[in-house]
Amino acid sequence: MKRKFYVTTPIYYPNDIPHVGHAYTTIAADLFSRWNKLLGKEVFFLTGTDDHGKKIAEISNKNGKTPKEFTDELIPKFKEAWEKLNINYDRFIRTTDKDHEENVKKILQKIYDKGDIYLGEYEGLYCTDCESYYTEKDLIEGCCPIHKKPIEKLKEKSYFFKLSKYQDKLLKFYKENEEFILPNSKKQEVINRVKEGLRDLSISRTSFDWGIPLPFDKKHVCYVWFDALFNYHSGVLEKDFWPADLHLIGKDILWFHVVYWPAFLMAAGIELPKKVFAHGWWTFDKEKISKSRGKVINIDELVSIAGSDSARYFLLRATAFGDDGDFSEKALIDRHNGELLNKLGNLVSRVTGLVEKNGIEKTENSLAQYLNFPKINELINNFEIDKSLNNIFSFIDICNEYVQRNKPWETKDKKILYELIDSIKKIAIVLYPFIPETSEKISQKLGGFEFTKEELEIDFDPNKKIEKGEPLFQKIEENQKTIKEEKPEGIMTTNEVNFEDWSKLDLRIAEIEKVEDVSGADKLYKISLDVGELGKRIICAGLKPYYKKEELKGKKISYFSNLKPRNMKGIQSQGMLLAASSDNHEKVILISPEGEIPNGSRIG
RNA sequence: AGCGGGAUGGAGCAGUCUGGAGUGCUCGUCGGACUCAUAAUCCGGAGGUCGUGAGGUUCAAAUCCCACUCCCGCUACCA
Repeated sequence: MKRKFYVTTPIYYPNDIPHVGHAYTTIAADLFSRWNKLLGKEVFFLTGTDDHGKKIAEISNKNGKTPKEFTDELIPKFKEAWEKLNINYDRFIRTTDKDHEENVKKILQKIYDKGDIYLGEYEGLYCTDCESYYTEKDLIEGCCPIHKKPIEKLKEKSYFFKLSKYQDKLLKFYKENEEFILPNSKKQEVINRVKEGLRDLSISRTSFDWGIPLPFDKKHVCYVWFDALFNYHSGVLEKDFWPADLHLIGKDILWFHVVYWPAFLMAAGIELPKKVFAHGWWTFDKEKISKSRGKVINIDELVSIAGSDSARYFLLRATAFGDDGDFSEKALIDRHNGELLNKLGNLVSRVTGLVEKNGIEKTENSLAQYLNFPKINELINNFEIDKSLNNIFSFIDICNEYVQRNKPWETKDKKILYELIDSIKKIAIVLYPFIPETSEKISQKLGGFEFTKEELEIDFDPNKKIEKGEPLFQKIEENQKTIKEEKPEGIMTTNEVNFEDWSKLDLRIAEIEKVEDVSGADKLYKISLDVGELGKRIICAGLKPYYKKEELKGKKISYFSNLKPRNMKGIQSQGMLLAASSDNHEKVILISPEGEIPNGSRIG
């Protein structure tokens, strides 16, 4: 019987088109899927979308569509993106799929019957205008972040999952399954937090209806994670792949996958997955990926820089899997030119060119010993993806050295060329899970071969026709860049900004009401603003070296109101004011309206 | 604040668990070789008090222990 391997990505939230973060998890899943196929295993690779939830309901509403219509329109964007990246998934699941809904209902009923789901009261912070709940974090000075109105505490009947009951069972499980939470560095973090205690989890809502209704109380819909997590189980109900070998996720959702998820499964009496691996985040030009600041790179942009394989290669090679990485166009181009083109592309070009002229003659490949397949396999299984690539590329270096040392262009030694061709074939096979397009191209140049572990052992057939053909990679010059260099203090860094993006910014005229020092900060002022219809706001600004408090008071300024709030020296800064500054930052002046206009007036 | 991670030639990393001359990789830089190859490739050089502590353990510390500084992440019903 064939050994099986089941790998998943999270189901993505289809409220916008996919970006590099989504791509990363999915590419990694594709790598593990293809690698295990190469090993001869029977593989199932599941990805998809989480169509349910309050946010989707709201966004759809805003766009004048039903949630189903809205998500139906976005899902193709995901599928197209995965196609562009050569993602070979076996199923694209949606939480609105019938089999998933049935599965979730069945399991809910089962856990309810068992007594692990009970009716209780959910007390939340509720804004009547939004008709929705917020968490403490969302609030701005105790007010709704959208309507700026005081929030009220509201109780609602809700079903709860007895998460608390599973605290010890989970800790025991972690102990017995050391590889369940990966990477290791994250494990202790989770364990410590679980030890601090688990609260029961509200898993239903009556305040909206876009979700799976609870089978034992139709007034409630199943809330977020319960529904979403079970996709992994629903996806292979008929397939005999459960339990999953590997859930690949971003580190932001680790908690849900290693606490809620196993607890749900325990309650439902279902076997637990083997491994959950949380990878790191990508920053973009050293800044956190953020839609509102234009710090996003979508899949079209990603692929347009240097092609799908280079994008895959870069993401898998640039950072240790699990660590955070920084994405920049320059870094991607450097890897593309330096590693894929100069090392691999050039090796293939020079060797196939020499073979076209001189031919090959079968002999034992003395280089083969330097391609350490067991080691590469071990590295991949240990999630050391960057090192596995490093290992493969050091073999490419060995091949280039071999050409250099033996000068086949002088000696016309057919045996040397055979060794090199056979080595290139092996390289293409092991690289296939990483950069499938390139491996296919190499296979074509060498007359075709399979990408399997067995093929790796088979000597190259010298009668096959070898063609140099087109180069594998095109050189990308600096000035060919598709995305422009970051401007130092710029808001948007993609080279063109849609009007839509611009209109996301809410810029207002505001009046400075009060200015205070911030203790422990030599540049910061705490500034209270009157923003007319938006009410009062507090911001922090580094104006101390440039303005005296008295000078600021009563001044009208330009204010960026919907910037995500952040804490500065313990004060939450709600937005930022606009100022112009000279190159060396010596001179900083505020941007103020040149005439009288009411506070809160829009700028744009 | 608590918990977790990090600080290594100009840049980015590995090495730390299991102590053994600052070892390695990529980029950059300087010099050379080659001219088959997409001006690609190959060889060699320069460059580091391994965050700080005239700390501790040890014959021996980047590695183990302690203290401190600075960065980053997480702190749950938000996918």
